[in-house]
Amino acid sequence: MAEELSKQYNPKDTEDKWYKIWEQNNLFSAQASADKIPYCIVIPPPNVTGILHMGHALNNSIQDILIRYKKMKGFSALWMPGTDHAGIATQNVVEKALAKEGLKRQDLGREKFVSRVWEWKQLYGTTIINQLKKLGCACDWERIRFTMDQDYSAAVTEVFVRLYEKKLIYQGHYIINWCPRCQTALSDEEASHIELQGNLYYLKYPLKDNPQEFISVATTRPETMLGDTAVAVNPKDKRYKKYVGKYLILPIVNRPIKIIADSTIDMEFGTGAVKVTPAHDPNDYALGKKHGLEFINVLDPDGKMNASTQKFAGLDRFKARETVLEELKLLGLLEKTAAHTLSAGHCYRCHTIVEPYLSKQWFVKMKPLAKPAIAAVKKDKIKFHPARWTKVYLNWMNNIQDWCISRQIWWGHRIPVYYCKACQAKNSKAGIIVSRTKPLKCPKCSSEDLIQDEDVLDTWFSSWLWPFATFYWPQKNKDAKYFYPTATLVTAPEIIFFWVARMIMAGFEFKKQLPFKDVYIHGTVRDSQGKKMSKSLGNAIDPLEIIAEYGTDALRYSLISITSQGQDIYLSKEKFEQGRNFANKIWNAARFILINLKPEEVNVDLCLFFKREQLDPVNRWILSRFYTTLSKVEKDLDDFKFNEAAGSLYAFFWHEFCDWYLELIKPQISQKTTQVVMYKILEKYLRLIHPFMPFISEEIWQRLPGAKDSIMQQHWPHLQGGLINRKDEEQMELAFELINTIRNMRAELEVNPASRVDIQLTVNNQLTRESLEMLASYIKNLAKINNLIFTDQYIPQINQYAVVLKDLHVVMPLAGVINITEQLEKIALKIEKLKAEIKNKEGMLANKNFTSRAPEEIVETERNKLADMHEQVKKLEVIKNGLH
RNA sequence: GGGCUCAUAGCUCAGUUGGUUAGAGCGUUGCGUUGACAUCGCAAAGGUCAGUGGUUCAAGUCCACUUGGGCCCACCA
Repeated sequence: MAEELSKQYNPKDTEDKWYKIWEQNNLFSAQASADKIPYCIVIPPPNVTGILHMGHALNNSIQDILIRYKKMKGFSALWMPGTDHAGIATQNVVEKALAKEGLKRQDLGREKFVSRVWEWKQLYGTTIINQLKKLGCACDWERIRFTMDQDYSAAVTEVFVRLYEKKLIYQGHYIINWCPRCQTALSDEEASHIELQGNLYYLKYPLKDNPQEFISVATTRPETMLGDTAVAVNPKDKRYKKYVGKYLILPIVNRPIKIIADSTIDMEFGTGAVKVTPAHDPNDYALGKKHGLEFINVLDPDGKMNASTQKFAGLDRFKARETVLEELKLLGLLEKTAAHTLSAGHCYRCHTIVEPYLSKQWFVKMKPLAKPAIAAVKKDKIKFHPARWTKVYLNWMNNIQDWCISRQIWWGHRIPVYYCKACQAKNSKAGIIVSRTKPLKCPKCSSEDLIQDEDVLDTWFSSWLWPFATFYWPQKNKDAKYFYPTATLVTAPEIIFFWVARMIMAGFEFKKQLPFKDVYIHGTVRDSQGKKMSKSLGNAIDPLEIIAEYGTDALRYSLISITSQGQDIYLSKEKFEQGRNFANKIWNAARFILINLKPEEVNVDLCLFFKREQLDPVNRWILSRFYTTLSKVEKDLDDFKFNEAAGSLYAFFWHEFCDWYLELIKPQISQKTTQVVMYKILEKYLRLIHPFMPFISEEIWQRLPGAKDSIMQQHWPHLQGGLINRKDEEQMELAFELINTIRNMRAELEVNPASRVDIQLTVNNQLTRESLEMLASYIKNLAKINNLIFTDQYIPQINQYAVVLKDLHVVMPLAGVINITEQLEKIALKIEKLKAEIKNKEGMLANKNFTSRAPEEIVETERNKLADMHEQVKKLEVIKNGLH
C-alpha cells in the first residue's frame, strides 16, 4: 500500500482529480464498432442559461448510471451531450443584462442584439456543462452539440421546408397566447394555467330600441368589452329568445352590437348571455368566425390599450380594467361584482398573465404527424416507464392541437420564409417563398426586393429533432446509422408534451423510425412541503452546495436511493447524510481490508482457486450473498428500478459485508482463503457501485494492489451462479440469530448476576453440525463469553442439537430471565398462529388451481414447509407441557 | 368536468405476476466501542398497512365504494 488512507473519506481530494484523468484518457468516448452493441442516450439538453438544480442532478445521475453500467457490460455506450438555445429564456437573460446598461434590445437592433446573445453564450453557456462534469457525467464531450450550431440550424430549416412542402405548415390569424412582457406568442404548452382569485363582473348593455331595457353579461375581463362585437345567448334560452337578432348599444363605445344565438352558450353560467369579443378570446373567436362578426383588437402587443380605444389608449390592461369599471359604475351599468376563481394562463418563462391575442402566426398541423407516433406506443415499440405515462401521452396525442411555432423574439432559428413585396402588393396572400437558402430574387416576378419573416421558431421546434439532428441529419453518416434509434430517454414528466411526444413524431416523420425504445420518466423533485423546487420560490437545495458539503457520490447515491418508480421526491438536506455515511463506510471497509491485505496472496483467479465446498461457511456465505446481490442489481437496473438496486448494494455492503463478514473473519484474516475472498469481494463490489458512486470507487480501485487501468475500463462482474447457495445463506442467518441471542443473554446476566443458573440454549432450527462447530468460536469471540463450552448434544424430544453454555440453561432462544407465564402465553400465541398458517397451507395445497399451475419444486417446498410447521407445533406443545 | 397519483413505525419513504414472522433511513431508549469506521456497532420499543365491503385456501398487494392530500389535462365567459 503506497500511502496511508485517512480515517474519513474526503471527496474533495478525489473528485476533480479523477474526472480530469477520465477526460484526458478519453474514457467517455464511444465509437461505432462492429463487435459491440450500441447503446445510446441523448441528454435532455439543458438550457444554456441553466444552472444545475436538483432536477438536473437526478436526471443526469440516472443517465450516468445507465451509461457507465452499459459501458462496463461491454456495450458501445454513447451519451450524447449538448445544450439548448432556449429562445425566450436566453433572450430574457441578455435583455436583463442590457437593462443594467440602461439599454433595450430595440436600441441595439436585431443584428447587434443577436451577436450580444452569442457573446453571452460563449461566456456563460458552458456553466451548466461544467456543472454536469462536477456531477461526474460520462458524456462524450467531443460530440457536444448546441441547438443553434450551423448544421443543426440547417436541419431545422430542412424540417420547416419539408413540412411546408407537405402542407403541414401553414400561416394564419388565430387567437394565440400572447405574453405582453416577452411580447411574443406562446404555444398552449407554454402558457400554464394557474388558479386566481378574481371577480366576475356583471355589465348591463342597454337595448338599442329601448335604452331602459338591459341585458346583463358576466365577464372576468371587463376591459375587453371595448372590443365586443356581439352578445350571444343560447337559442333555447326562453329569457332571451325575443331579443335574438336585435341590437344592443355597447356602453362607453356606443357601438351597436347584435344579439346572436348559439347552442354552445351555457344557460346556467352567469346571466346566460355572453359578451363576444372575437379578437380576445378563443371561444369568441370561433363565434366570430361562425357568425361573421367583426374582429376588433383593443390591445397593443405590450398589453396596453391601443389607439382604437381612444381615451383608454396607452393604459395598461389592468389599469384599463379599473377605469372601464369606474366609468360603467358612473353610468349605472355595473350591475354587480361577484368573487370568482378563474384560471388564467401565465407565461412559463416570466409568469406574466398571458393575453389571448389575435395575430398572424405559423402553425404545424399535428394530426397527421401524431398517427404513427400513437401507433408505435400502442404497439409497445416505445415503452414508457412507469407504464402509466403511456395513458397521459396517448390522451394528449389523441386530442392534439396544431402547434403555434412562430415567436416574436430575435434569439432563435429565423423562419425560412421570404416575402416578395412586389407580389404581395398585388395579392396579400401571394409572394411567400419558403426556401432552404436565402433566395436572390422572386421566382415569380424576379423582384429582388425580398424580406425574410421577422419571427423565429419555437425552441422546441429544434429540440424535437434532437435524437437525430445531433448526428448531423440530414447528412448521412456512420454514427447515425449505428447509434440511431437511441436506446433510452430519461426525462421529467413535465416535458412529455413539449418534448418527448414531439420527438417521437419527428422521428417517424423524418427518419421513418422511432427515436428511442424506452422512456424513463422520473419524479419531480419537491421540497419537504411538496412544493416544486425552484430558485424563484427560494426553496431549492443547491446540488453544488451538497457536493461541496457531502461529496458528489453522496449526492448521487442519496438521490437515487429515494427515487422510486417515478414517484415525486420530497427532499430535505438530511437525506444526503445517508449518502455521505455510506461513502465513508465503503472507504473505511476498504481501508481495513487494505491494511490487512497481503497482496502476494490475492493474485489468483477466484473461480480457479477453489471450489465452494472447500470454503468455510462464512466465506461461502458472503460469496453467495455477493452474487445474489449482483444478480438482483442487474435485474433492477434492467427494469429501471434504480432505488432498489441502490438499496441492495447498500444493504449488502453495510449489513452483511461489514457488520457480519468483516467482524467474523477478524480471527482468521491471515488465512489464504479469507484473504482471497475478502479482497475479491471488495474488488468486485467496487465495480458494482461504480455507476452509482463513480469517484470513490475509482479512488479505492486505484489503491488496490496491481491496479492499472481505470475502473471505468473494467468489465462488470460475471455472475457466478454456482456460488449462490440458499442453504449456505440460511445457515448463516440462523447463526446470526443465535449469536445475537447469546449477546443479549450476556448483557442480561451482567446486569443480574444473581440470575446465573444453568441454562440450556437450543437452536430452534436445524443448524448443521458443521455450522454449529464453527459457531462456537464466533460466539466466544463476538459475544465475549469466555466460559462457553460447545457440545453437539442432541435433544431427542425436540430433534435438535444444542449449544450448551456453562452456567446457562435455557429452553428457548430467549433473552434474559424467563417469566414462565409470559413464555406460556407467547408459546400459545405462536401455536395459534402456526395453526392458522397450517390451515392456510393446507388450503393452498388442496387447491388444484395452485398445484397444477405452480412448478413441481415450489409445490414440493410448500409441502415441506407444511410438514415443518406440523413438527414445530408438536415441539412447541412439548415445551408448553414441560413448562407447566 | 376528465385523468393520474398518494395514504404502511414518531418522521421520510420502500414493498411489481397475491404466499412463512410487513422492511429501510432518520429519530427515541438501553448497552457497547482507546487498532477499519462515532459519518461506528448491537439490541429494544414503535404497525388493526386510511375506512367499508367484495374476490380467494390466502389481501399491504386485486376489485368496488368512502374519506382526506398532491399533480396533470380541458375553450367555464
